[in-house]
Amino acid sequence: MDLRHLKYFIAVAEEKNIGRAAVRLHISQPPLTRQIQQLEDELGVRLFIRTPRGVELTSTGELFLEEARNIHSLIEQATERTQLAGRGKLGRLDIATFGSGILDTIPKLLLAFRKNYPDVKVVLHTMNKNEQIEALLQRRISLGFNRLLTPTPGIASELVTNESLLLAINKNDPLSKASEVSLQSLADHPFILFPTGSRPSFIDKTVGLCQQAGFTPQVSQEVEDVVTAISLVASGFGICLVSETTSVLAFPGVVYRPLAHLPENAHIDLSCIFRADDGSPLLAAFLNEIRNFRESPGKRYP
Amino acid sequence: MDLRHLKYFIAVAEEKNIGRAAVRLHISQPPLTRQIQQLEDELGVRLFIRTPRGVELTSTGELFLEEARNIHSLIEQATERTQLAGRGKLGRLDIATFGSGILDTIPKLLLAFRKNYPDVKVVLHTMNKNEQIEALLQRRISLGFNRLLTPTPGIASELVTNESLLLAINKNDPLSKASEVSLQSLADHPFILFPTGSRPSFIDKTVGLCQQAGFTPQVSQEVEDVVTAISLVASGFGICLVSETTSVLAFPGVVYRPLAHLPENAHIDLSCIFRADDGSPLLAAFLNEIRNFRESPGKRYP
DNA sequence: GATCCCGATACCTGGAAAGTATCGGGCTCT
DNA sequence: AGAGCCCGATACTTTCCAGGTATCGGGATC
Repeated sequence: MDLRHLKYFIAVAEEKNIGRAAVRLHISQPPLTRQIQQLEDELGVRLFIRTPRGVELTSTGELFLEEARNIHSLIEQATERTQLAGRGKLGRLDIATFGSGILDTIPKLLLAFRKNYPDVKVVLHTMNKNEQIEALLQRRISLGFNRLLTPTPGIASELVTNESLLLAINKNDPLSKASEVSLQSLADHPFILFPTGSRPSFIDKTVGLCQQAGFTPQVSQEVEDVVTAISLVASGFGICLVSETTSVLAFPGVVYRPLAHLPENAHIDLSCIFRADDGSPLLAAFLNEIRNFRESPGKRYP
Repeated sequence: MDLRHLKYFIAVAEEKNIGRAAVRLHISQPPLTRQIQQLEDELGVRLFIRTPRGVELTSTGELFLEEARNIHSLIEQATERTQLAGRGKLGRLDIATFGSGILDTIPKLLLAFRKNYPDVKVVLHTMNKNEQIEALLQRRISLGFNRLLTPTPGIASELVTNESLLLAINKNDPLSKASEVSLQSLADHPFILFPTGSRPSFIDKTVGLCQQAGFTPQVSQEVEDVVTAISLVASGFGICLVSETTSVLAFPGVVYRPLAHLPENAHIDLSCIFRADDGSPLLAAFLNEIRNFRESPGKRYP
């Protein structure tokens, strides 16, 4: 049996007339007659009764018509769904995030993606950098968000944002009165460092910047994530450097101040990583969304 | 798209290797490669990633594989169901009966049919002769059971059974003591006649036989159906002639006696009627069952 | 770096589907 | 009643596409 048979059969059943059905199918009458005969032979069943005015379905034919329509619509649906999936419009995308990245940028990005690709199910996982790379290679996830990447074979990356650093400081500290603060003036302040876990991390970035400014920071505390760090700042345990988006954490007692004489490398990237050989249209669609976001984050995602 | 595409696609997806899939499909590798390319082109979607070791499904391909399997099994089911229906093994058969016919023969017949055709849904309707013919012509039923048929254009018939007549008589009547009873001896007994309704009916048969025997029967009562008639016999209202199978109605006070010197026409047929042009395999199957029943009612349906 | 494996490509062949022409049977309308 | 018409079936031809053979080319393996 052939899909042609089904298509032809449905047309004849609907027109109740082989000639008219042939016109509708843009073929001539004889081949249509033959195809119908063939279908009947193959099934070993009479589907039509030939009358002087045309043809009429037998009861068996009625049954087969239902089945044929069913199959036909299923094929159309399958085609459409597959094409949607091929354009990245349908499916499932597993994405990993780390702790603080989730604060502001990533939710906005996910929201925008969902708006454009409503039938893609995005599943979020929380993983640190090493876990993300392992999960990528094992194909458990398709994309991970992270910072401070080191090149890894088979893994490609793309910048999402590159943010300036801010100083998070307790509002009772005299330095908090200034509109901006130089790194040097923090030499005698205790630092809260984060995140513990896989290296290189933001800890190394902070320490590196201080050393570049001529001092080694006093370490008050090392904590796992940025939220804990800010809560310690609120309690007066010390200060810390954070990315711009962290300032959405409006803890009482904490103020954020820009750094004066900002060195070139006083920025922190937010990037995403993915398998270099991943040709999935879903990933491509998501990366495209990231590029849009990077180029006009304010305009498109207010 | 073509069913071939689906079959080939499924084979390749399962073998993960075009060459091996080609062997399994009993074709050579190049046409298979081309068919897969064609399918991809038509859908506008990459279904496989070509690797040095063979091919691998893309995520889009995985989706399409599910759909393809789905469609494939649906087609197989449709074919099978249609063929069943074509052999009269599946579908719905609307059958009409009249009152007393339902007593014994028809239930046995239906039981036997259901055993051989378990997936045919038999729907019973109660109709008199004229209602049956109207319903047949309107295609509301496919078959009707009846007696004493008159030829009708477009309606064919087939004999089911031809039963002798019995006398139903109250056991207090002296005639009930004899092992058989002649019609003539009933000349002064009151008769219960049935069924009222469309003619010719069993009433005419009874009256005709009496006149043939040389008398006109005294009519005690006309009733609608045989069950009422027998209950009146039990109450001593009179006697009546009934078909053999009616003797399953074992009312207290009623005995059944054969007629002595039985004339040739002291039989009553049970026939079925159907549209002469009805080529339905369901009807054919049922008629066949009737023929089997008629030839060996005792052996096959004890 | 030689070999092997696997998919892709080029070209040819055969068979099936579509086209043209025509038949034949049954209904309709004068 | 008979001519004409409608519709499906059949005979024959043409066209197109699936499938076959031979071969290429690229990546992996030893």
